[in-house]
Amino acid sequence: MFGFKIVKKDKDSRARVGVIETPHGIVETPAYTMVGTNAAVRTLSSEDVAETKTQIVIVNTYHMWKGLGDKLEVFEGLHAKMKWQGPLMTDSGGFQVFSFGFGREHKIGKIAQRFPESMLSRGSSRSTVELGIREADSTVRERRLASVAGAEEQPATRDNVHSGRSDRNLVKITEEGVYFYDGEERFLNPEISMHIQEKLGADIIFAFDECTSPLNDYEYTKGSMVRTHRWALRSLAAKKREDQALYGIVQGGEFEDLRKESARVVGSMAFDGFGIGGSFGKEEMLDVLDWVTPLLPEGRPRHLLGIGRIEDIFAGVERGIDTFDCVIPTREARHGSLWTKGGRFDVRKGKYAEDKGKIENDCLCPVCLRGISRKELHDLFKAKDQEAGRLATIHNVWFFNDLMAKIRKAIMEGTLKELKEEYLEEMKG
RNA sequence: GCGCAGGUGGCAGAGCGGUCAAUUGCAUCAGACUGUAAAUCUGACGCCUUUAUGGCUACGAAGGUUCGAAUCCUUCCCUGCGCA
Repeated sequence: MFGFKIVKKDKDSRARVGVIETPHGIVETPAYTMVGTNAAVRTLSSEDVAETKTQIVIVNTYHMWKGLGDKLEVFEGLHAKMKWQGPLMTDSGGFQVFSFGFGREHKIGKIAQRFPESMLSRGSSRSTVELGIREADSTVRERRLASVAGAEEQPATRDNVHSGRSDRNLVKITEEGVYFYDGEERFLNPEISMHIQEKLGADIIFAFDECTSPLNDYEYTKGSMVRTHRWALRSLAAKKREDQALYGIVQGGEFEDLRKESARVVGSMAFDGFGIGGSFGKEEMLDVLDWVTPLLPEGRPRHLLGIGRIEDIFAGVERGIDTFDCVIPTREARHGSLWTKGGRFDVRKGKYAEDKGKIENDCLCPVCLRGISRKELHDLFKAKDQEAGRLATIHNVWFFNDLMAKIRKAIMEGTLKELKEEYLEEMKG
């Protein structure tokens, strides 16, 4: 039912081209998994998705569970619901332990900033930045912590209260599982997550884990990691369906010994593949991958959860990552950011109001092939026309899928390094 | 010509004696977004500067009342509606 074959290994890096086989078809890797949180890639119809070179979509267990309520038990399954007969993944809800918990409390996302916004903006002068640089010998964590402590002294503004983006931790974590106080109380644990994911019926499902914050200290991170390992075993034990592949998740924060331990422990379990999770700084992410992927079983696929941008994709591929998922292509499209080989640009800006050029020259996505101009897209965004988000999403999704196809081809031909330089050089220019 | 309602920052539109350089929305400018609480959020938005419980010029125009006016009074100019 499920399999993974390595087709070719790169000559200069740990990159590999492979094929994941699932009951709903194959995924050629390295691949980008597009995010369809609530059983739909936002703004796109299933027909649209089919035109974007998308191979596989990831749906969110927590949000589906919350939305379905009692209807979960009679749910028709994601493939039917989405009118999508290709491969699907579901996340376990583990990321929501973070995003509703420490992520919220620490005002931090998937990628933690080295110098958080709160430290650089709003009344701080350039000398503050220079101060930050001068203090470079102190640890990144201390600086982040200091900035969060500083931020907490600020009263919540009307805006962040109004928009519901305050800093209250809405999660309570116990050995048994996690309580979420997201509107109403709900409880999730490995067994429940497995049950939900089996009802959803994706081809690849994930073990229930806790994604930790880089502001959590060593002791907390270690305790959380070994608990996530216990939850991994419980996830394996709870899984009943034979037609779904289950991936375990490596945690351990930004700590080398913990990451290596997690890779060894989770890697030794009977998972079909592995996810690498966590919230970390951009630089630290590269270290994490360097520590982890060499210790994971070579013949099973590795998924880098929640990443990324162009440079992150190359960095991950070179370190042996097979699949990625990220909201960047879809969310940023809705926000007006269009990705191109030359970097992204915000088509809502006034400078594009009369730009008759295509989004990207030589782009073969359906939107560019239709000859949609930057001006037209600009006008649609300005008119708040829903079509704007759809067209932008089609372009971005196609762009990232096309990038992955080029990466696969480059690995086959031994030109990955050149491709990377080409893309990153374009981005600088 | 008479009556009524108005003229406020790029636009719309609050304010109706001091806490008003002036609520708010739009527009504009800048920034953010990485296992989606996000088709969203954050700044800036009269001019100047030593960016400050700073200075200057401002609410159609000109006068006036007042310690103090975008806010009250007078005249003028203009706009919309109604009547001739």
